[in-house]
Amino acid sequence: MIGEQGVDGISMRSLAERVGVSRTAAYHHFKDKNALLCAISEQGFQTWQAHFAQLMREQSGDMNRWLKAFVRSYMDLSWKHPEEYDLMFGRPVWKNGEPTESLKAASFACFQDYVDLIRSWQEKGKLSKDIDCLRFAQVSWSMLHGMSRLLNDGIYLDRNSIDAMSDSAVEMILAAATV
Amino acid sequence: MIGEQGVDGISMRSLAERVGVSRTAAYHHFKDKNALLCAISEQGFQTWQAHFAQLMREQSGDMNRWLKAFVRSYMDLSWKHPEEYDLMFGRPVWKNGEPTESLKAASFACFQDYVDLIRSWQEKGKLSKDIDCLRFAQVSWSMLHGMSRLLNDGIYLDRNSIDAMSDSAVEMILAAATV
DNA sequence: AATGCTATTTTGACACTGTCAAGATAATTT
DNA sequence: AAATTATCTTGACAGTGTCAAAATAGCATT
Repeated sequence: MIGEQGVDGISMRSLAERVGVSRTAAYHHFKDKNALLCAISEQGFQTWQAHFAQLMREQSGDMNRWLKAFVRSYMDLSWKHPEEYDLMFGRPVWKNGEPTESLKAASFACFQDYVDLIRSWQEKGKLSKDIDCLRFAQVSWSMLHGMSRLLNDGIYLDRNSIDAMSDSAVEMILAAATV
Repeated sequence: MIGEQGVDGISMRSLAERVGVSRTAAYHHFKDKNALLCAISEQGFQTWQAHFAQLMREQSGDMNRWLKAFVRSYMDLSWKHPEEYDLMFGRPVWKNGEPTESLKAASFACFQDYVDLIRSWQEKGKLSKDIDCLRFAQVSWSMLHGMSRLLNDGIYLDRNSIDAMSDSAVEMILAAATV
């Protein structure tokens, strides 16, 4: 339903009807609508983590190649599953209704993997010693997040420039990595 | 009201009551709620454009200094006016209810100024000739947007690291600029 | 097997929301 | 002064999330 109608187009009642159950049945399994959305969002993060874990296994040797693959993969996923991405990183879950502890943990684990990978590169000397890995991770991830959001929400960017933008993004990250 | 309760906490009825007018009075000035939000969002973009126009007048000579000031200013504004920022770049306006043509124009003008400035630097030889200015603008702006969003929505980033992150962001942009 | 307990579901209800249609009022033009 | 237009108001409708209480189902223990 999220894929079809988006996060906002989903209501407890329509969802219940789809399942073939009463309006308030879900309230015995989830505290409120937000808790349910958090749970789905959490699943999304776990999927992403698994996805990028495999990407890491495949080609984590070459930093340049991995980063390129990562960026492409990130943009590809967020573009092909815009509603899911919107749920995972969207405001309804994170700001309006306070995010579940469990969601916070899942999403942070996802990000932590990224930081750890960067840190391992630094230890191997592929990344300049002067760089603060956490900041580097935050800024580069922000870049991908910003691109995904502007793209999905239809601000400034358009789909035709995804590839070119991804390349520019990789260039910018690598330029900063090898200072 | 947006600053107090956020975009989502605002309703046509509560707004009308605040103004001291009937529930549906606004519907003779705006097509629907989205059109009203678009209008406010548009004002926000005009304010931003004016703000950054002044920043440009003050110190557009030195690219490095300007970029640093721009990033600081961007992060400062988005952090101190999170609800306004959320309205301007938020999903409700851009995705759910189609954005007004006039809003699209105002926001794009804002971005265009940024692209033009970058292009002027390239012409002055301060930016590498190999760089595609549009891509450069898109990616760097995305970075700021992503940081603002992750910060305001409370994902990954926390307020204490704004300055450090801003510095890292500037470094990354400059590293790519002088390749 | 029967009883008691708990988990689950349902119905009813409440206070909201955005927005349309029709009528009432005010302002402006002829 | 009359007519036209702009603005506002009230009533209404379908929809929302969610709480309280009643009803059902499933399971464990005596």
